[in-house]
Amino acid sequence: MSGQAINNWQAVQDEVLRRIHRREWKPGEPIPNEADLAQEFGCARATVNRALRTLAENGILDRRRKAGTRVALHPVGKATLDIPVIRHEVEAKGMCYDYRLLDRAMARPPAQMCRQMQVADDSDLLYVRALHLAARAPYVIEDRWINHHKVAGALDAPFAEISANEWLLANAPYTHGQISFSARNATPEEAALLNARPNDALFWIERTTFDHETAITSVTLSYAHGYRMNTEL
Amino acid sequence: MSGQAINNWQAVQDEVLRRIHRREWKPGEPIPNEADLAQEFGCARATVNRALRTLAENGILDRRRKAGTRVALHPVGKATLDIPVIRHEVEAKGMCYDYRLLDRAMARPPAQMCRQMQVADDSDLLYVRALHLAARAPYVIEDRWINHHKVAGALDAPFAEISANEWLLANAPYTHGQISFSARNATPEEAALLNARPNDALFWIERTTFDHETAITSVTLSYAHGYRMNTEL
DNA sequence: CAGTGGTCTAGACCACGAT
DNA sequence: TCGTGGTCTAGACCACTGA
Repeated sequence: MSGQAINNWQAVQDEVLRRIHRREWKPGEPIPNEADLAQEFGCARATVNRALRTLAENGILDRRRKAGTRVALHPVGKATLDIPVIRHEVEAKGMCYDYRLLDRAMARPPAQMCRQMQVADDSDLLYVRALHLAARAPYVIEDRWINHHKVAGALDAPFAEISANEWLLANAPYTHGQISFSARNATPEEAALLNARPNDALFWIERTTFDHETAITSVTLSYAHGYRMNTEL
Repeated sequence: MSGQAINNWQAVQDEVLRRIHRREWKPGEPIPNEADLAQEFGCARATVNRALRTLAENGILDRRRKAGTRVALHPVGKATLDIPVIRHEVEAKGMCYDYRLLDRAMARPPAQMCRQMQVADDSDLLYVRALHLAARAPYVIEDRWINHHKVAGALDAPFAEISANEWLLANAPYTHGQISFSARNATPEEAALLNARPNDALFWIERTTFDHETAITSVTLSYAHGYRMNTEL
């Protein structure tokens, strides 16, 4: 009679989405419970669970024990951003990657950075500044503080040849992190490095990663004027 | 002897992460297969599968049939951004939300917009421009084209009272979308609306949502100078 | 209290893909 | 080819939470 059997979790998901889309199930309304749906679709409850749980993770459904499952009132869009190694990002675009170390020093970080990294404000940290290039053009400035007390080998790492960005990802596992995106006007120095005009709008990423409670590293990335970060929704 | 039993998927996940973290399993190296781990942990293979599958979705592991499971060489950070209704975003910060419709018209979109929305370039679309305010201060400019042929009721929607942002999320379900983030210098007009200086760097979001193959709406959001978009990693 | 989702189990079959 | 992960099933117990 009708189409294919609904006996795998993706088919269940598609059917649920279809009903939401056709307004058979409207935003805010409850949908049948897992057991009933399983019976209707002729599959196991675990299969329905997998489908509905995934939809809930994507913000399409609201699920609560005892209260049941409802269609989300405002389907919160979830955009998943991949934060790759910069070299891979460039190479994935088919461009030639290059890298130049600009600065490396032990220094006392500014007070705001100490707060962000939750380290004492009277100790030196390892500071690294570098320029990443794509197709011989400036791509992004990496400006980084590293808590070398927590990262074995950081003081000996060959940052002249491999970016801290890449070295740390392979050598300093983190448990969690915080990231923020914003826009900043280029300083004269940044403009010079990035082949931009002073005051050009730059896409700006700040990222701090932690190993349990202690910060490993904090980095700011200033992308060249015109950079766009894309993803699916 | 040792700690707690490892008989739920989160415990398995924690144990796996612990081993990766302690370098018992190093980046690029294979780890035991699901059956062996299940036996070692004393739980079902499905439990191990759930744990490892979740870690793979987070970019911590690489899994391939037959090849087995390996610790990811470069743990690709996955930042999940919530894209909420602007009103909710403002209210969640404890600020008073306000909204002002600036413009509403039928007009022919620019060629670039037609390409982006994949509509014929000789037809009018509904254009809406509005300002969102937080704590009485300008927050973001919403600049939107709506494919009213595909959104029932769009022409009659009360955009003077409810933002297109919010109305569409509740009334126009989408199947997928595309989003990009960048930085732009404020035009004089934007600067005036956002209480900024001309040329100030603005955080800029472009988003186009689709219903299957046809575009529903395309919006650009120009956030006030200093806006930061934050998330966990 | 009782209904719902959350999870675990033991077993099974299958699709993919490295060798 | 055949080992590995991907998935389904039927049943069970549990945790949370609304009424």
